[in-house]
Amino acid sequence: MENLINYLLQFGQLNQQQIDLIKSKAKEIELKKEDYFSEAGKIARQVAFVDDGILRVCYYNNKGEEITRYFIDENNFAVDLNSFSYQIPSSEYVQAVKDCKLLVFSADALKDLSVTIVAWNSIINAITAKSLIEKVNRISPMLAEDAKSRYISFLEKFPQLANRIPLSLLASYLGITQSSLSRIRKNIR
Amino acid sequence: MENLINYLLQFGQLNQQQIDLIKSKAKEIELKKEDYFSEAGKIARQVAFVDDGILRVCYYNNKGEEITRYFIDENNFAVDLNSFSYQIPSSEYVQAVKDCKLLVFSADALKDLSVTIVAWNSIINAITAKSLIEKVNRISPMLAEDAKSRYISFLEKFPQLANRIPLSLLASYLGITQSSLSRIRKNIR
DNA sequence: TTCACTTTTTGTCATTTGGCAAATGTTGTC
DNA sequence: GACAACATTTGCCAAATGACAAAAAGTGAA
Repeated sequence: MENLINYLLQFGQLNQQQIDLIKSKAKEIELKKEDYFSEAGKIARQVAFVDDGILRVCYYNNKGEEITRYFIDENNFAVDLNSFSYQIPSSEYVQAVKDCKLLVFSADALKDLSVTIVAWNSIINAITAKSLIEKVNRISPMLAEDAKSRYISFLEKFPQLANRIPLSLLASYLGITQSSLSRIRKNIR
Repeated sequence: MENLINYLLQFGQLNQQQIDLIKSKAKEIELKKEDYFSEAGKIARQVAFVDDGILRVCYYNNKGEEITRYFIDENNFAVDLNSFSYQIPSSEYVQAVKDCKLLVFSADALKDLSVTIVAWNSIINAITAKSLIEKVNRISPMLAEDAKSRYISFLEKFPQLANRIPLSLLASYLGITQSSLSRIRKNIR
C-alpha cells in the first residue's frame, strides 16, 4: 500500500492514524487480463488505485467499434467519474489490459474517510482536478496532429507503456487503424 | 449578474447575504473581439464567467500553427486551470471570438469567498470537475471520428455556436483545414 | 517440435484530407 | 456604389489513411 500512501501524500498531509485508517478501508483485488473493473450500463460504486498492471477505459461508438479512451497504469486512480459522481449508469468499460493488482475503495469507505479525515476532500479534489487536466492536455493536442505525430508523442509521453499494450488497443487510442499504426512503426524504424 | 448566481446555485446553496457578497466581488469587464483575457507566458490570476459573447482557448503548436482548443460561450467559466491552480506560466491564450461581457474574479476575491462562504469550495470543485469531465467527454470521441462526423457532432452538440464563430477557428478546433471544412459543409447541404 | 491461436505486418486499391493558389463572396467604410 | 480587407469556396494534385484480405510472426500448450 506504500505506493498509494505516497501518492496521496503528494496532495496533502496525513498523520499515521489517518494513514492507517485509509489502509484499513482499501481492499486489495486482482484482475486477470481482460477482466472488467466496471462496465457500461452499471453505476460505478468503486474507485481503484492501480498498484500493478494497466487498465484501459473503452466504449463502443455508434459504428460498433470499440474505442480505447485512455490507459491507466501504476500509481494512478481509475474511476468513471461521470458515473461515480452523479450515480448514473456508466457509458464505458474499465478493463484490465494485463493482470492487475488494484486497491479498491467503495463509495461507503470514501464517505467514511471524508467524514473522518479533514484534509480528505481537498486531497481528492486536487487529485481529480489534476488527472482531468492531464487528460484534457493529453488528448487535446492529438486532434491537430497526424497519425505519425500522435504515435511519436505517445512514445515520448508514455515510453514505458508502448511495449506493454497490444497494438490494436494503442491504435484505437490513437484514433487510427491497426494497419496504419503498423506501417507508421515500420516507417519510423 | 443573475446568470452567474443561477449558475452557481446549480452546484450548492447560497443565502442572500452570500449572494450579495459574491456579486460585490465580481468585476464586470468588456472585451472587444480578438482582445485577450489571458496570455501564454503569463500567470493566470483571474477567473471569468462569460455573461455575453464567446471566448476561445488557443495555443501555438510546434509547427507554429494556431490551434483552438475549445470555445467558451455564455454561462460558463473560463480559466486556465493549469496556470491558475499552480500559479505557473500559462501555455495558452484566452481570447474573445467576438465582443464579450465578462464577470471577473481575482484570486484574492476567490480566496475571500472561500473563507467566508462555507459551501464555496464545494461549489467550485463541483464546477471544476463538471467542466473538465465535459471537455474530456467532448474531445475524446472526436479522435475516432473522421472530419465529417466531427463537424456533424459539433453541430449537434453546439447548434447555437456554429453560426457565431469564423470557419477558420472552427476548423482548427475540429483539427482539420479550413478548405476541408468548407468542402464538408458543401457536401452536407 | 508441432499445432492452433492470436497478433502484427504487408499488399492492393479506394477514399479522405492536406497544401497551395486562385476565385468568389462578405463586410464595413468612405 | 466603389473600394479595401477579410472570409469562404473551389480546383488541382499529392500525401495520408482506411478497408479488406492474405501472409508472416509470435505465443502457449500438448
